[in-house]
Amino acid sequence: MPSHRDESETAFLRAYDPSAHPPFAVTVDVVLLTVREGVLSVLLVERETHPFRGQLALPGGFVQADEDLDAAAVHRLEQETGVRRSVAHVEQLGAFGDPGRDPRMRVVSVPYLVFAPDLPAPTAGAGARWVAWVPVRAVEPDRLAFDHAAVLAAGVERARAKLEYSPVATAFCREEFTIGELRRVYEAVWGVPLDPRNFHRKTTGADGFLVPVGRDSIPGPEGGRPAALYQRGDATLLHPAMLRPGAPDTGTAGRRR
Amino acid sequence: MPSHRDESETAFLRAYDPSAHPPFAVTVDVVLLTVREGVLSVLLVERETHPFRGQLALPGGFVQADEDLDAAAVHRLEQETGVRRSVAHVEQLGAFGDPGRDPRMRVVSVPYLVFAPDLPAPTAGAGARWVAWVPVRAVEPDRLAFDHAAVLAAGVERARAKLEYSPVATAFCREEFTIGELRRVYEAVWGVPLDPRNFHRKTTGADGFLVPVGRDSIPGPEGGRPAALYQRGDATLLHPAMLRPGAPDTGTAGRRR
DNA sequence: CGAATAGTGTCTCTCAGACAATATTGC
DNA sequence: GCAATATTGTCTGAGAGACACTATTCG
Repeated sequence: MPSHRDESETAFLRAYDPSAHPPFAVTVDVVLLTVREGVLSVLLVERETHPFRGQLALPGGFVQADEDLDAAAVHRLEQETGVRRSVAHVEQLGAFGDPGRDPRMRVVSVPYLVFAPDLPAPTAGAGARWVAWVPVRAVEPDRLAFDHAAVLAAGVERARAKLEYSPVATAFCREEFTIGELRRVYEAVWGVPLDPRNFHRKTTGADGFLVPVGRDSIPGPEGGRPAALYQRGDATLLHPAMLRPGAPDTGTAGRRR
Repeated sequence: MPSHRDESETAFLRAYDPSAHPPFAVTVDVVLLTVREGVLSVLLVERETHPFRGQLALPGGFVQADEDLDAAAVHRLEQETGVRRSVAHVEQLGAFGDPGRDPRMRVVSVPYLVFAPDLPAPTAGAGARWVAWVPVRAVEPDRLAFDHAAVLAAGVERARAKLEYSPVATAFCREEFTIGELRRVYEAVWGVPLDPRNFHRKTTGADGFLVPVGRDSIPGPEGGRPAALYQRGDATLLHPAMLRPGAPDTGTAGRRR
């Protein structure tokens, strides 16, 4: 904010009455998504106070008077879910402010979408209230508090779209991961099976998406050839993009024998 | 919001004190974009009150206590710019809420991005203050009030991305338009020249993007063959997408003689 | 006719999806 | 060997960009 205060402005500000505008409260909510056991899941908390006491809700809370929105979201994330911002992807999801979405008063919620790897102890909330990972497909929209069903739906839709043209899918993986693990992220978020061979070719071919570590993973309990390990590259946009199959498929791509 | 009020909740709400949370004000701002004479332009107003009196700003205003955010944005759009929502595309752009972005008090702004055709009299603002179309490239970021430079930048970037995968570019055109007019929209928003022949093939080939009217336009002042008229189709997603050229072009697509 | 715009067609290269085939590992 | 996963390669068709060519209008 540059320096363009003059005397009349100073006087104006001194006389300014904040109650001249309708009072709002502002909250941040966190849509924390992860992939556990091949299933896209969201972290939900049980509300311990009214309104919606006892119901499931997204973690979140009121923004303090001098608190930046992004900082407030990261704060809630770290305090209530135990996820460190450094391992996660965080982005603002929009603003939800229907009158009546909170029975207490007029509240505008600014939800944040977070992607995190499946961490060992993400349930270590400071709020001492019950938290749990719930598969997104198992969430009953009518049982969520406030308008959190709509917020969650917006977050999941955004996640599905983002995986197409940005490399954020790696945020669901640990620092080093295999192509197979990355593929299971895409399959879980999109809810469709993908051809491992084409997926391998596309991800390793996309500019700056993945950087080979040079080592191999140890095979899982079912055996199989060890896979090469990768880290995320420095690309911010995926080129070529990873297009979702099935969606708006016009016609006869490829052959079908 | 279903019926899960019980007695203790009713009591809780009756005793609730709204001043328990930091007081915020909420505004909606309108990033109204159009293409005039081949140039992407934004509608700006001159502020007639403090703060930032006399400086350029996006049109907007405080949200009333019982006003829906979307409705508030459409209201400001129609009142301050004279654009009817029916001819425009309106979408929420996010939330901007840095402490200090408004010197009066803590204000969270929810900007809305609007695409409208180049209307004959869009300057008929009810607020009686001076409004003008300014080419986006000619906007001096430091001269805008509040954080409106960042809001405008976010809006323009969103517009550029949306033209790729959604058919919203037609919102910049009148009800009936030619492929050439649509192409000039893409060229203005993206800031790059496009091959008219490839553009024609791609737009008419994209599923549900355009519906031919069956009539031809009258040629412009420079003559030329009359062009077929089209209306927007019912597609919500563009398939195949209209990819921006130049951006992350890896390598040698096509040949170069 | 020349300038300007509209529209069609052709060519080549990239990329997507369908699979075949091979490589490694655990059991 | 067999099951399971990883990786490479091959084929076909869709689609992008470069650009030749034709069509139609105005002056």
